[in-house]
Amino acid sequence: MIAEPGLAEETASRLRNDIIGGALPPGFKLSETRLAADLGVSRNTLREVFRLLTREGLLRHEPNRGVFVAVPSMATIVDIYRVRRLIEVPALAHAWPRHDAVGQMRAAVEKARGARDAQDWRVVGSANMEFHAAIVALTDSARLQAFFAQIIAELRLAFGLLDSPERLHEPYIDRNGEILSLLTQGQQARAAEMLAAYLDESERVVLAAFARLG
Amino acid sequence: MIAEPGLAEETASRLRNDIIGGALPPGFKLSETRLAADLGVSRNTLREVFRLLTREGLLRHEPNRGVFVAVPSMATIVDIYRVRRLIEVPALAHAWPRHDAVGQMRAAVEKARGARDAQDWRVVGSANMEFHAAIVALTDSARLQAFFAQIIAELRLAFGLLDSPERLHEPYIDRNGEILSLLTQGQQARAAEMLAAYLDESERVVLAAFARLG
DNA sequence: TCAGTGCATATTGTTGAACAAAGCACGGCG
DNA sequence: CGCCGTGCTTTGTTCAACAATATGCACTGA
Repeated sequence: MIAEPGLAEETASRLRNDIIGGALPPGFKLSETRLAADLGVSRNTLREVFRLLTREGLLRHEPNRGVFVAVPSMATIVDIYRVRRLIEVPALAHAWPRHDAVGQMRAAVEKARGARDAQDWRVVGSANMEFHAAIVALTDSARLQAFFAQIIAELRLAFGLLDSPERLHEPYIDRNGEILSLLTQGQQARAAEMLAAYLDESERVVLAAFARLG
Repeated sequence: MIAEPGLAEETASRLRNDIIGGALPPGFKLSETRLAADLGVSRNTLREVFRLLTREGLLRHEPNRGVFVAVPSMATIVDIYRVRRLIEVPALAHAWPRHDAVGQMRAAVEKARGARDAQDWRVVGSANMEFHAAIVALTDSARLQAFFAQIIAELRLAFGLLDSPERLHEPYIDRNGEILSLLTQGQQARAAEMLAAYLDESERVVLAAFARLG
């Protein structure tokens, strides 16, 4: 077996993708022995992975009963959007229009547009998240960026429960473009305002979709 | 050996206190076998603990070389205060003056005053941090509170490097009281303003102390 | 003397097996 | 029909082992 640095991390990435991608549905129980065999790692290593992903909010650990894929609730959504508003809006409002991260924002917008043309809604979703991660990168805070990455992972898990990813992401692609435009023109205040309205609307849509699921 | 749920968490708490309390100085190398023996847990469990504390920013993990107590730098301080400003100020500005967490804020202020009278600067430091944690609790966001708890742990680690904890905390006890007063009187805007100035000044003091250490 | 080289040693990364303890399923019994 | 005990399964934790990597030290050659 190859002994590369961070087999646990690598396995965590793999499992993270399986969870966010929907291969492992929310509420699903992850058996240690079975999953360890499937992933080709030992039980001890898998437990380290479990701890990582539990800390990230993707798994739920019930003592002496096992680990389960987290089941996002409406409270989860509300909390996540609260955090997003609190972090993203000021980040944009105080941004320096020539910050490096603006390039990441532009790249994300272009990626999303390309994927929309190709009708690849999964990539659209990724690009959308990358756009928001880039907004947080405007703060130059490593800790904030790490935290936000977790928030994004949780949000994507919640999105996985919803159908019609098109309706979920398509309306925001061009709005991201407009926000980017405003920022590059030095109109941070208007950009932040637009983002705030955007987040409010997005939260409403997601909550409504959730409510339909019961 | 007792098999209670969360031996790893319990051990993590113990180790966290040792680190924040200064028993294990920044830069110190933590040998797996030795520390496992000292703490009375197995190497596997200790590795889980390492992962927890690494994620919290208290430890630094260098692949194939070992785990070390994190060494806070000026960049760490700057980043932490950036995060604090971004989170605490809006939290206070948008707070509901009759929120439950106001009680925690009051309790923290009183605890700090009592400890000041007893000249117990360590408790003053704790109470001070509890005050700020209470401010974040005003947001009602579980995720934000968890994140902030980490930030606080890191900051306390950095404080451990500095001497004269009196100068570090004493000037802020009464300011916390004033902020609390303003909030309960419904003057959130002025409270937030005061907190912002407070954070700026505190950052300057800490950075200056750091610079003296060289 | 001193820089470079190579080996012995210690430490980390990962695995597999073992065992106690807790939960769970199932069937017997009142 | 409900209650309970028994046995199976899974988790929580430890231990021992091995490969891979880093560290320290003696040795070499100028």
